[in-house]
Amino acid sequence: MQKTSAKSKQRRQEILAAALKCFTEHGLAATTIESIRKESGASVGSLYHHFGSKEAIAGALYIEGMQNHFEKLRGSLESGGGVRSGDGPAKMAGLAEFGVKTIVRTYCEWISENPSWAKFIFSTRGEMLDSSQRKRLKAENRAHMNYLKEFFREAQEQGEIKTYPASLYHSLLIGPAQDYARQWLNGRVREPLDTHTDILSEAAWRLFKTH
Amino acid sequence: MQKTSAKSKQRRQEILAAALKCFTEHGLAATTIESIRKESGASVGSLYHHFGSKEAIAGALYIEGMQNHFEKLRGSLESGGGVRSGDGPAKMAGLAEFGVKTIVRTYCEWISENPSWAKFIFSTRGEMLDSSQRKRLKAENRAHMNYLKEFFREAQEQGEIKTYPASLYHSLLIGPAQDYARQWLNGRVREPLDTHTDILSEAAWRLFKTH
Amino acid sequence: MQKTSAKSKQRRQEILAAALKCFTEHGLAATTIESIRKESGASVGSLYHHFGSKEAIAGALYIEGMQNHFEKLRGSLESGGGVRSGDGPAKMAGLAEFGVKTIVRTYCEWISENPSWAKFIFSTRGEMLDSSQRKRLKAENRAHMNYLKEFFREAQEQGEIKTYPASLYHSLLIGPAQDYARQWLNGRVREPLDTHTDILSEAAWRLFKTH
Amino acid sequence: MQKTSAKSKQRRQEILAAALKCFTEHGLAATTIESIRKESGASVGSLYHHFGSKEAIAGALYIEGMQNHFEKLRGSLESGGGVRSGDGPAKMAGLAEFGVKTIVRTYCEWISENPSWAKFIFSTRGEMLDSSQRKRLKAENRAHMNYLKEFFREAQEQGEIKTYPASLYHSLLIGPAQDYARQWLNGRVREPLDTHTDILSEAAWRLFKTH
DNA sequence: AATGAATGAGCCTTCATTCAT
DNA sequence: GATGAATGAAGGCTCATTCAT
Repeated sequence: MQKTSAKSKQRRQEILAAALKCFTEHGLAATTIESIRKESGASVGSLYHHFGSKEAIAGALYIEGMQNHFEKLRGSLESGGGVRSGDGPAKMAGLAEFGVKTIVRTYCEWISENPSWAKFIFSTRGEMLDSSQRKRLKAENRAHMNYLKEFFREAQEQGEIKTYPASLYHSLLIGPAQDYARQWLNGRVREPLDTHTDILSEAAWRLFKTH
Repeated sequence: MQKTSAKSKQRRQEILAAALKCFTEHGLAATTIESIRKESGASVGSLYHHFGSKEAIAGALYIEGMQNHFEKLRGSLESGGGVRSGDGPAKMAGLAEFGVKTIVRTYCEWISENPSWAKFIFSTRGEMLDSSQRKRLKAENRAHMNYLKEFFREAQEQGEIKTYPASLYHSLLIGPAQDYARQWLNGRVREPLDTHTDILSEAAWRLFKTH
Repeated sequence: MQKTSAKSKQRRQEILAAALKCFTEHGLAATTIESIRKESGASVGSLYHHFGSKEAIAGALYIEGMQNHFEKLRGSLESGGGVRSGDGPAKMAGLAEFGVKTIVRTYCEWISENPSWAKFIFSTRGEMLDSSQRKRLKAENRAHMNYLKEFFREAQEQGEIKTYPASLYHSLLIGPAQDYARQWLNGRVREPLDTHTDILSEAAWRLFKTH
Repeated sequence: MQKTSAKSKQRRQEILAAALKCFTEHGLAATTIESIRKESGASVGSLYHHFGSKEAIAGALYIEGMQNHFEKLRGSLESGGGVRSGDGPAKMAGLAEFGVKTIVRTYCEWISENPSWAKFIFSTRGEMLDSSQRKRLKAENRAHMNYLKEFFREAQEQGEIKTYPASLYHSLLIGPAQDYARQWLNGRVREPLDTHTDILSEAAWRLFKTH
C-alpha cells in the first residue's frame, strides 16, 4: 500500500535468497546471521526487523519451498487432467498411470529447477520450525494428502492401483527419485536427476499398476 | 599389546556410545562436548585424549557404522549363498533374486537393529569426516561396490537382471526402504521398518527381474 | 564520516589503554581477554567487534607505539634543525653531534614518558603481528631508516661521523640507553632513565665523533 | 652412585636439551609439556619425575645458563691475568683495558657459542624462577658483581677507568653488544655477532678509558 | 624410574540477539 | 525501516599436573 511496501518486500526477498544460498552452501547450523548479512547486503538490524530470528528466516524458506512444490504438483495433475478424454475403466486406468508418473515426474522437475531449495529442505527436514509454523505446515500437508487421495480414489476403488499399507505409498512412489536426488545434490552422482525422469516414473508405475 | 589397552579401549567405547546417544537425540551440531562428557562419565580431557576433537568422535562413529553395515550385508549374502543348489540359468535366477531381496532385507534389518546408528548416518551423511577419514571411507565404499558387482556379475551377464544406468541401481534398490526408514526414525510413521521388509524387498525385485 | 565514529573511537581507545595496562603488568601471554574486559569496562563482544582477536589488540598497540616514537624523534630532529646556524664544516659537525645526541636523548625521553608502551614493546618485540601488520611495520621502519640516513648523509660524507659496518649503527647508538631502559622498566635499577640522559647521549657521541 | 644415576642424569640432560630447543623455537609460554615430551622422547611422567613442573625445567636451564656464562667470564679474566707482566701504573692500565675488552669479548663469544641459551635468557629474563631459585640466583649475581668490582678496584682507584654512576656500568659496557646480539638472534641482522667483537670491545673501552 | 591415561580449570572465540541513534 | 555497536552466554579446546600401574 505504502510506497515503502514494495521496497520492503524486495528487501525481504533479497534476504531470503541470500539465506538460501548460505544454508545450501554451509548448512543451517553453520550459517551465521553475519554471513547472511554479508551475502544480502542488508544490516543485522534489518534482518531482525524483517524476520525476528535466524530460525524464522529458515522457517519462511522452508514453508515457502514446500508450498511451491505442492502448487506445482497440483498444477501438473490438473493441467494433465484437463487433456484427458474417454470414459469408463479405460479413463480410470489412464488416470492412475498419469497420476503416478506425474507425481514422480513433477518431483524430479521441481528438484531440478530448484536444487537449492531441495537441498535445504532435504537437509533440514523442517527441524527449525516453531510450533505455530509447524502446525500450519502440518495442516497444509494434510490438505495436500487429501487432495492426492481424492485424485486417486476412483482408480483405487476400481482396483487400478495396487493396495499397500497406507504408510508405504510415499516411499514406494518417491523413494527411488528421492534417493537419486539426494545423491545428485550432494555430488555423489553426475547425471542430473532429470536425465532419469522416465526411468524413475516408469519404475514407480511398475510398483503400482495391477495389470 | 600395551598394558592399558583393555581399559583404554573400554573407555573409548563408552565415549562412542555416549556420543551416539547424544548425536541421535539432539543432532551433531547441537551436541556439546559437555553433554557427551556428562553422558559418558569421562572427563573433557579424556575425550580429547582419545579423539582429539568433536568431529573426530563423530567420524569414528560414522565409519564404524558403515563398516558394520557392510559386514552384515556381506555376511548375509555369503551365508545365503551356501543354501542354494541346482545349476544353470535356474541357479542364476535364484541368485539374483536372493541377492536383491537380501540387500533390501538386510538393510531393513540393520536399521531396525541399529536405529541410532542409522539415524546418525542418515542425518550427517559423513559431513564431519576429515580428508583422511574421507579417503579411507571412499576406498571401503569402492571395495564394497566391487564386491556387489562381482556378486551379480553372472546374473547380469545372463540377463537375469534388468539393465539400468549404473548410477540408478542404488536408488531403485534401496530408495523405498530408505525413505521409509527415514520417516520411521523421525517419527513420521508408526509401523516399524521391519514390518514392511517383505513388501519392500519384493518391490525391489519387481524393479529388477526380467521375467 | 559515520555517525558513530566519535563514540566508537573512544571505546577503541579505552580498550587499547586497558590492554596496555594489562600487558605491561602481566605480560602478553598471561593477559586474558577477561582481564582486558574487566579493566576496560567493555564487553567481550565489543573487544572482538573492534579488534577481532587478542593478538590484534596487541598488534594495534605495538604499531601505534612504534609510530608514536618515530614521530617524536622526527619532530625533535626537525625542530632542532631550525636552531642551528653557521656554515661549512662547522655546521656539519654541529649537525652530526646534534643528531646523534638528539636520537639518544629523544629515545630516553620517549621511554620516560611512555614507560608502559616501552615495556610492552621491549618485551614482545612484535611477535604478535600478523603478516599484514608485519609488512606494514617493515615499510614504516624502512622509511624511518631512510629518513635518518638522509639526515646524516652530509655529515657522513664530510667524515664528521665514524664509519662502522651498517648493521652496527643502531647498537652503538642506542645499545647503552636501551639496556638501561630495560633494567629500569624491570625494576633492576632505581634511578629513572632520564637521570642519565646526558651521560648516555654523550657516550653515544663519543663513539661516533671523528675529532 | 647407583647404576641408574648415570642413566638418570643423562635423561635429565636430554630433557633440558629438548626443552631449550622448544623454548628457543616457540618461546616459553608457547612451549607445552607435550612438545618437550615429543622432542625429548621421555614420557610426561618422566618429565615430572625429574623436574616437577614446566617452570622448574625452564628455571634449571636459566640458572645453568647464567652460571655457565659467569664461569666462562671468570675463566677468561683469570687466564688473561696470568699472561700480564710488568708493574706499577702501566700494569694497572693494561689490566683495565684487558678487563673491559675481555668482558665484551667473552660476552660475544659466549652468545656465539650458545645462541639458544642466549635467546632463551634474553627472552625470558628469569620470569619463571620461583622465589627460592630467584634468591639463589640473586646471590650468585651479587657474588659475580663483587668479583668484577674487585677485579677493577685498583684500576678504578688509580683513575684508569672513568667514573660513572654505579648503575650505568653494565649498560655502557654491554649495551651495544647486547643490542646487536638480540638483533642477530632474532634474525634482524645477518653478520654473526662475533664478526664485530673487535669493534664492540674497542667501543666499550673508548667509553671507559681516561687517557 | 617410567608410562600415559585421566583430570578439570580456564582460555579464546563465536554468534544470536538487543537497542540507541 | 535501517544501521551497526554492544552484549554475554556458551562452546570447543588446551594444557599443566596427577596418579594408578
